Amino acid sequence: MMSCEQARGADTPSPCPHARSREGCVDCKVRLLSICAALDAGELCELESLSHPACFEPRTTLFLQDEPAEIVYNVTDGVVRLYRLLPDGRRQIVGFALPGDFLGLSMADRFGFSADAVTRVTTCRFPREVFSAFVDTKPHLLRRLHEFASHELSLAQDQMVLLGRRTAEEKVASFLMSLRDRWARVTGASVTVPLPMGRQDIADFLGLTIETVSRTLTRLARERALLIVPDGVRLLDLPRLERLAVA
Amino acid sequence: MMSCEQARGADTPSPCPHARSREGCVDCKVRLLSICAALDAGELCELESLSHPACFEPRTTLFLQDEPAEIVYNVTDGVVRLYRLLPDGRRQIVGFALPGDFLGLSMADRFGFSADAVTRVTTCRFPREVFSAFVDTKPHLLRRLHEFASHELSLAQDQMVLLGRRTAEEKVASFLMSLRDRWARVTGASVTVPLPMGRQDIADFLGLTIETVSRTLTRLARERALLIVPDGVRLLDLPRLERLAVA
DNA sequence: CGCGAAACTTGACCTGTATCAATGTCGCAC
DNA sequence: GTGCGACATTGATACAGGTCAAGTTTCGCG
Repeated sequence: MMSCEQARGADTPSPCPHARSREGCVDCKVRLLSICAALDAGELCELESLSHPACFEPRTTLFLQDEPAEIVYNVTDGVVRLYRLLPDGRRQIVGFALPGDFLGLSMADRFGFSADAVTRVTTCRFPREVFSAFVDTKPHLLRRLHEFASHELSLAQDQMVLLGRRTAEEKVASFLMSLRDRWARVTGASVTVPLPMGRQDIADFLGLTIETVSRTLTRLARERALLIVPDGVRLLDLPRLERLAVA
Repeated sequence: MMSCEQARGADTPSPCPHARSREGCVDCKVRLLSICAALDAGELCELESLSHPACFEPRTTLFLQDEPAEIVYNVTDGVVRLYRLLPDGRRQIVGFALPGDFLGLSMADRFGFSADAVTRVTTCRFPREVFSAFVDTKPHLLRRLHEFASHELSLAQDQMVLLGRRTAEEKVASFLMSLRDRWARVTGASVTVPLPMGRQDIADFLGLTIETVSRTLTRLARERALLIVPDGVRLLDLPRLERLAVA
């Protein structure tokens, strides 16, 4: 694990630590094949041959907002936070990328947000031009990409409702339920939801302070709606949480 | 103006009141040609021949969230509010559509939000299948559509920052500045920003109450940052408003 | 012109969440 | 083990914005 990119700016990120087979990055392949909504298996196999694996230590930066978007990332392991900053330092996290997610698919010439690793993160990267050329050879893929972007927009609108019109308790419950659903596609369904991101990250995602997130979790735990466990929570009263999280 | 669709459910919306020339809806053509970021002039001319004009009175519904998305709309005049509701009636407006904007471009099979007319609204409508077939004949158009969706996503993320991390005063200033920029593309640049939507609509867009919007506008007016005029505001202290609205 | 309804503004007060300040807990280096 | 730093929790207090309740303005309409 010593060869991973230690911080932003390293020119030659190491291959994935688990990329040992002659055919490429084994784990990358798993992730590529298993999850992404925008691409199908055959396309991903083809795409994989174009990939450059790279690994990032916790708290290191994948890319910054407004920087030229030269690379498309596929997260194969770990969690990435995506955020925008206000000039005075206030931060809004606009999403978390989980294994299987792509970053930089918008094909805009600059990144719309900054991204950094929450945990150790492994990725497959594609030079933007290569990815773009690949897409151009497959018109139906472009359509899928558009549907995918539209779906992301819909999720963004969910988040607007959450940020604009929901209470702290509803925000936290929504966050936990939707994160549970997302983990289900990575690690399988479970009432134990891993929370590799810190309380500050959750707060910045939900438009709250760290103290309010902490108090709300404590209260839900005291009322037996959930149990706080190391690095996550175990959901106990699913009907109640569901009710708080209603679309 | 008597022939416009009076309310949701009318089967045969009237043609645009100004659609009098033999070639089709003149004003529709103007709007189609002048603004939309996703399509170019030639494509729009072609598309126009497929359009069905329709007109909506204030407060009538264009479509509801989760309803099958059978139609693509191009707003040619007026303002439409796009919103989601929580089960208890709380409302989050996710955007306002101005002349030139398209609704239903996501090509998802259901609408992701509800839409109703704020002012009298005229539209050109395209059966979804026709629009979809049209797009399929032009691969490069699909790419443009994807870029367009990505841009919308970026705007949605701006709104997340606004909702999650900005004060009431910053929210109001941001709203006015960005609306000014959008009107500039419709009616030309001006320091007078029309506000055809009511205070409640602005509040539901900014995640505030009607009283807070009113107080904030009053305060900005008292401090000579702007002047409240019938159906809008005149921006006086642009540097100050700009500072409050910083990206 | 005058009425009535809807939209908007204003004021007084309240509350949810932020802020400020300890205190507690965990993991890790030595 | 012990100490240290990062992160999380808890408590006391403050305040931005919400809520409730009058007014006031606007405007359509007879």
